[in-house]
Amino acid sequence: MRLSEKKITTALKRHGYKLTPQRRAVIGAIASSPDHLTPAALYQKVRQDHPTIGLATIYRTLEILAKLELICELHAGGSCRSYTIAAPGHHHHLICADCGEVIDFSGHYLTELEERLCRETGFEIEGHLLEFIGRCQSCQQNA
Amino acid sequence: MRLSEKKITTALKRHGYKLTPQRRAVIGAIASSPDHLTPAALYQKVRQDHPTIGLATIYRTLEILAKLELICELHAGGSCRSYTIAAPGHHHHLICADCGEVIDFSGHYLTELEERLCRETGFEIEGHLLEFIGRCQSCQQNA
DNA sequence: GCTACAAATGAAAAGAATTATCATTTATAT
DNA sequence: ATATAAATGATAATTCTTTTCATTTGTAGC
Ligand SMILES: [Mn+2]
Ligand SMILES: [Mn+2]
Ligand SMILES: [Zn+2]
Ligand SMILES: [Zn+2]
Repeated sequence: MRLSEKKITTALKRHGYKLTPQRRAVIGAIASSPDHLTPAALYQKVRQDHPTIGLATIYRTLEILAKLELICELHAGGSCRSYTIAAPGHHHHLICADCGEVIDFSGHYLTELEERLCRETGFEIEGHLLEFIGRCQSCQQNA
Repeated sequence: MRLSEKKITTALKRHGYKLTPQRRAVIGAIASSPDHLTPAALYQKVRQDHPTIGLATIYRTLEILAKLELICELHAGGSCRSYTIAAPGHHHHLICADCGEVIDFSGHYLTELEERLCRETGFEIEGHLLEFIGRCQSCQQNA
């Protein structure tokens, strides 16, 4: 079950945000689509019923909804990368949200899950992305 | 053990890429840093020894090295998002690399791993990102 | 070492995505 | 109805990445 529009608008008000027609329109558009939508796609969709809405309002609304965890954000690939020399063999990342420290770790935790997903969805899985976000010891002390 | 510069340059040649001073410089810079570096950070670093290198060359080199899996790409947060209404409860994503279809799935596969990482690193973990990338059934047939 | 040639480069422009600015409008509490 | 802070749309500014194209260069074959 996905969150209803009602639940979302209620949560917005509870957190002190005003309920504007523009915000209703964004929520309506995102709630009525089964797909993940990029900000640009959402802009197109909302403009069908609300032609004067500004793109900045789309971004501002998404930011709020994501912060309140009323919408689900997906890593869609694109401008958000950093690189390091590869270690032979697959590994994952533990990242400090404050200072950016990255710790590599490895293991085979996902094989079984991957097989289940293949069976159930028919997907042919090529790879995955697993990252933990948190706070390193020294950043915990500084806070 | 991380890949050595030697291994990387050998792999480049093996795949038919020319070994230019610029590419050596990028490889040297990335190999000599323990951190994950953004393209911009890498550009700064390489320019210290190679002031005339173009930013486009940095991007072009990173693209090749990533494709050959000689460097490790990290999702650094930022401009690469799409959204959907949140489902109550945590879930993850299975994404088709061809058509973009997204399938949600859920489960508690990561609790044990998370605890181990906390113990071993002292991190306080706040969240994680788990996405599988692959090809959906219909895109497999069309290929 | 020379030659030929495709590949690679740097400079610059173009493009895409996101954020900031600011005058105007509007939701909401009183 | 009024007051007020919050929100909006238009626009400009930023930031990040890719494209274009004339020039240079690495390398395979002699
Ligand atoms: Mn890594
Ligand atoms: Mn989702
Ligand atoms: Zn930290
Ligand atoms: Zn597909």
